[in-house]
Formats: sequence, C-alpha cells, structure tokens
Amino acid sequence: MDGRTLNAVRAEQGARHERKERTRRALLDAALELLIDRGFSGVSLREVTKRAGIVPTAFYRHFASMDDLGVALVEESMRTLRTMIRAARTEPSTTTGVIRSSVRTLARHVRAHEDHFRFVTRERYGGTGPVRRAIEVELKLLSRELAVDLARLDALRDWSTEDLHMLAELIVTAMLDTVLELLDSGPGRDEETMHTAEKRLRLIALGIPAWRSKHR
Amino acid sequence: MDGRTLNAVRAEQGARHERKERTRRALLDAALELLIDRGFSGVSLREVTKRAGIVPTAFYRHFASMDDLGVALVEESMRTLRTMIRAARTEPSTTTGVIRSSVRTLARHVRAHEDHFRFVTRERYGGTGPVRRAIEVELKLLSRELAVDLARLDALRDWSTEDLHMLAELIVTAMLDTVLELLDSGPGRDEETMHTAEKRLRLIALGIPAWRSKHR
DNA sequence: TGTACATCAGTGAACGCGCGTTCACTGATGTAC
DNA sequence: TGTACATCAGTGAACGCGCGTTCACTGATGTAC
Repeated sequence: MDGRTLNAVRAEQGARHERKERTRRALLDAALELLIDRGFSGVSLREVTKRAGIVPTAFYRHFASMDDLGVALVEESMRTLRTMIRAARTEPSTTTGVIRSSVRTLARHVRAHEDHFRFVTRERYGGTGPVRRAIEVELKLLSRELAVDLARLDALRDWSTEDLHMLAELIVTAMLDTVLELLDSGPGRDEETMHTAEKRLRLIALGIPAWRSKHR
Repeated sequence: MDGRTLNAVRAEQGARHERKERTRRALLDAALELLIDRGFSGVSLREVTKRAGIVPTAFYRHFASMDDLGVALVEESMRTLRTMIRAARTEPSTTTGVIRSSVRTLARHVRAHEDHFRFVTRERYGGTGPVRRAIEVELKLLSRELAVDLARLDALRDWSTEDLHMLAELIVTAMLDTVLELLDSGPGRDEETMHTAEKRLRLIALGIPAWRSKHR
C-alpha cells in the first residue's frame, strides 16, 4: 500500500494519456533545466530521461529524437514570446511611454520564463540543426508581425514595406540583445540593463522622423 | 626514399619548432573546417587530430584541452576582426560615405575569413565555457575602442561616455548581425545584405543629431 | 668535425565511460461484448 | 456488471561506438664537449 487515498487514485484514472502528458512535460522540463548549464547539443537523451525519472528507451514514446524535443521547446518558447508581445501591444501612446513600458514588459516576462528566453536566444545562432532553423523561422514571423504593428503608427505610415522590415528586425535584435544582458547579469542589475535598453530604442526612434528625407 | 629533394629536406631542418608550429596550425585549421558544420562543443579532440594527420595523444603537445584550442581560435579571430577595423578606420568623412565603405570593408573581410567570423558570431552566445567568455571580453574591448573613435566625431563630441558605449555596442551588434546574414545567405546575395546593413546604420546615424535634446 | 647525451613531437595500445538505439518484455489502463 | 482481449507507457539487458586521457615508447632534432 502506498500513501495515496482512493480518491487520488481515482483522479488519476480515466486517462492513460494524462499520465503520458505528465511524462512528456517532465521530459521538456528536464531538458530546460539542463539547458541552464549547456547548449542544446550538449544535452543527452539519457540525461534528460534520467532527470525526468524514466528509462532512456521510454523517451521514444514521446519524441522521435532529441531534435524533435528541441523543436517542441522552440514552439513552446515562441508561445511565451507571443504572450509577452500581446501584453506589450495595448500600451501608452507617446514614444517614450511605449519604449519604457515595452522594456519593462520584456524584463518581467524574461524573469518569469528565464528558461524559454535563454533557450531561444542561445540557440538562435548556436547550432546548425532543426532547432536553429525552427527558431529562425519563428523569429522571422515575429518580426513580420511587428512590422505590421509599426505600419499603423503615424510616423511610419508612408514607409516602404522593406524599410519597415528593416526597422522591425533592428528592434527585435535590440530586444533579444537585452534578453541576453538580463540573463547574463543577475536580477539585481535589471534596472541598469533596462535603462540601457531604453536608450538604445530611443536612439533608434529618434532616427525615424529624419528617415523620410534620406529615403531612397 | 621519398620524393623530396635534398634541398627540401635541408629547408625543413634547423627547426624542430617550425614543424611543431606547422602541426599547431594544422590543428587550428582542422578545427575551423569542422566548425562549418557544427558548434564548437560538437567538435571532438579526436576528429581534430584525425583531420590534422596526427594521433589523438599528440594533441596535448600543443594544447591542454579543446577549450584551450578554442581560446586560441578566439584570439586569432579577433586579430582578423581588428585588422578589418583598422582597414575601415581611414575612410571618407561624410556619414553616408563612412557607412557605405565600412559595410563594404566588412563584407570583403567576411568573405576572406569566413571561418573566423563564423566562429565568433556563432560561439558568442552558443556555449557557456571559456570560449564564450573569451569572445565576450574581446568584443567588449572592441566596442570600447569603437567608442573612443566615435568620441572624436564632431556630432558626438558632447556625448557622455555611457551614451557613447551604448551607441558603440549598438553598432557592433548591428555589424555582427550583418556578418551572420552574409554567412547564412550565399555570396550571391551580398549586395542585398549590404544594402540592408547600410540602411540599419543610416537609421541609427539619423538618430544621433536628435539625441542631444532628449539627453538625460 | 665527431661523439655522446638530452629533448621532445609524435606513436600505439589500452582504459573506462556515456552515448543512442534494438529488442523482447510487463503490467496497468482501455475497450468490446 | 463481468470477462476476455488489445493497447501501449515504461522496463531492462544488450549492442557497438567514439570519446578523453594514461602510459611507456621511438626516433629524429638539438646541444655540449
């Protein structure tokens, strides 16, 4: 007899696939923990299963390979990023206000999901496999969405699509750089990092009104 | 008897350490070739020695570990980067001219030393070990040097050190991003990539004259 | 110049280890009648 | 409701492999006399 009550046992019943889902979650979480120390290519299937509490061979009940698990992590992480962006969208209307609140939203979400942000920013350039490719594709989509948002702003109304994409990519890159700085320095220096991030974005924003005249 | 003439044999003489140097070079080159496919953590000591034409145990006559070889590669790569920057320094005086020629210099050097640039940009965030730390330190130095250069420009004469650092880091990041784009797309699309890179820098440059008033 | 000895880059056998993957299996959960 | 069978998440033994590192060695190059 173990310590579980009859009810607890019943709650577990009715769902073999519920247990399966829990194991899958455990595998993903185990991988994310191991990714604190290492790049994705340094994490082995055996380590992940060990930490998740199953035998190595059971891994294949959930993923075809580590790359497959990696792509699942990309999808999950991008969901976190999109949630953040949605939160940042409904915000103040002055440029300074938008910048300030966007950076704060970013910092808050980074701290709440360090594992996802670390994974994406590190693996973005790190590997060469399916994981990197998946990140590349997702970030491209994300920056295209940002370009659409930007197109609605008065100051950018007459910008060409190409230029909007350039601007969006510059902003995304600046933001991802901020993520890396947040993760590299401890939480104690968040204010400093956010301050620099804001400056960076403000400098970029100041270039916008001047752009038109030099437009090619 | 082998095919070498007596003179060839004599030329090799007088330098045991010359032969050693050649083997060291072969190890570094072997590693750089293997890095085309993989991240640094995916390259094994045995592969490197195999490609360099020596037995695995002889590796230790040259480096204490793969990390040690990695740090040597960082130093070598940063020398390439500095050479490039020196070449970019003695250039036109109009903003557009500086930007255009800097981007062209960058593209030219990237194509001439793809291996070094690929190594630095990929490993900058990739790993967690001594290699990443070495790159971080070197890039920081490099961006500090750029800040000193920038301080000499009229438009930036009254900027604070902090703001100059922010600007220098933004430029370095934008340039490294361009390097990655050059390496990811084939040489056939260099013009397109340079065009976008120039735009990015021009937008940043346009923000500069407006900065002063909003200065904090 | 010739000889005796020291140095040291590269060799080759051997080690223990963690890896990904195969396979036949177990036993609890789910389904059909 | 009770029984017989199917499904399938997780098990455990086994495999061959490439890994980093040790060790005693060889033989060409370098040095001292």
